[in-house]
Amino acid sequence: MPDTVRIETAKAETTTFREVMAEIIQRITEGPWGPGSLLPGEVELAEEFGVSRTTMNRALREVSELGFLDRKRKAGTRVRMAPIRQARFEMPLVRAEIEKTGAAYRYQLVSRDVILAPDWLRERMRLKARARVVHLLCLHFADGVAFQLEDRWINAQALPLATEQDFSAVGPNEWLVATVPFSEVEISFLAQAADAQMVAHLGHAPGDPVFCSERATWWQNAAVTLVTLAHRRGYRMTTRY
Amino acid sequence: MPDTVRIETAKAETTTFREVMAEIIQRITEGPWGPGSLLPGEVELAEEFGVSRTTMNRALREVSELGFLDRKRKAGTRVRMAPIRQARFEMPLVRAEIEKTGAAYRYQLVSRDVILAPDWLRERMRLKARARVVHLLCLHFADGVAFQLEDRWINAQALPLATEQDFSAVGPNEWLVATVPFSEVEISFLAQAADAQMVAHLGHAPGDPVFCSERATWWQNAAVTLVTLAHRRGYRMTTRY
DNA sequence: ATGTTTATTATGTCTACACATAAGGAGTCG
DNA sequence: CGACTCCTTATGTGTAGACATAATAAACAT
Repeated sequence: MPDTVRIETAKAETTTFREVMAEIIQRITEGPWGPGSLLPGEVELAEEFGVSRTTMNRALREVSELGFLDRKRKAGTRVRMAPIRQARFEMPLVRAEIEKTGAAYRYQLVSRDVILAPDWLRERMRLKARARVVHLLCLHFADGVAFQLEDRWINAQALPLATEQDFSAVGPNEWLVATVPFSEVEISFLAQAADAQMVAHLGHAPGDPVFCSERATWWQNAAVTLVTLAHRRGYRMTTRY
Repeated sequence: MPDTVRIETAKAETTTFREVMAEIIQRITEGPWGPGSLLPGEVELAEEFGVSRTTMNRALREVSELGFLDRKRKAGTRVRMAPIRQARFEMPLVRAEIEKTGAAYRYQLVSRDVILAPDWLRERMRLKARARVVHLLCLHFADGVAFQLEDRWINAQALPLATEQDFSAVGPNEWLVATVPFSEVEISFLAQAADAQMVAHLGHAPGDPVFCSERATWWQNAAVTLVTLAHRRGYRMTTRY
């Protein structure tokens, strides 16, 4: 026999941790491992699947990060009673969100002021008295139709550069992302009644329900920026899993 | 010298991947690795930190899962331009959400009907003609005050048990969680104008903006349940990181 | 019975090593 | 110049083995 025979070992059939994950999820969702049941130990499973314990550990860990499993030392691995308790939302830049749908993106600066922070803002951003802020109103269009109204406040003390920047060409979002280092963020979603600005720019009727997201950004305990994004009528923020 | 001296090796100083992660994040947020910069390779970093490449890989992988880094084969590891593009929301059961604030939880069934699915619902849940559904209206109270209105539809064909269940004592949410296996889920957030139900039960004025979350649940390609949760005035869904 | 220590055990993580794979870049050829 | 191949390189993932740690269960003492 020629020694080429040894090449038979092609398609090495190495079971990857992803395959193991898939099989585990299968067994949980459609198979024998119902909610609350206790899984065999890692060693036993590793043996059954023909993988090393390292790999099995990784698979189980990732499945548990998906929210399916609950793992405790000594106690073992258990299928969670309540399926998944977390929702992940991708929050791309508006530009990316619009361009992904195939629509043309356009940005427009509506107004720009450098003023003393009003009281409510001082409290919200924990600014000191007489703090100056840059106030911007911007519009984001998808194929010429207003898609999102951006109402942004920037702490001038924390970011003096912002007072010199005119945001007519490049949106504050993209500018900030390129300028400010990573920071602490607080995001909220809420429903608001359409105010004058939204009526004027987004085409709502006064008092219409508007889906808004608010984002406050901090860096080293100093507020950097606070922005409210008002979305067009009927906007939904959706995620699937 | 007594041989107890050897015990000096206590506190073995093993650098864990968590410590490495912390240091990496530090260098990104406050240190030399600004947005867009390219990190040294795993091997080099591993050497610098005095850990194995496996550990360094894990650290880098997890930091990148947090949204800080972008990793590509051959291209290397790069600091993301846009800090964090995803928001994670914990979505506990209402009961847990209310009890966490220290308030007393109370559940009340408002109405319960078994009917033919209306057209919009048939389309939304992809039910066939003449499909029967259970329609529930439920209220969740925090300290006696209406907190959330639950408008739920259950596919009677996929879940015949639901037609026999009277949901006067236990909420459909908790019942479903205990009954239905893990499933595919689609969650949306949206702003709605208060309708008659919300006015009657949540104390909104007609047309008020209401923050709603809608959740559609599937199991093996069959719709199980569709629920809309309307929140009380001023409700915000918030996350921080 | 109750509180405390001790042993056991399943998961958590580290190491060293090897091979797989994607993708940038150089070189080649038309 | 463009399209192709091939090489190189950084990350991706697998293995075996060892020790760490948390948490239960058993043994013990009060």
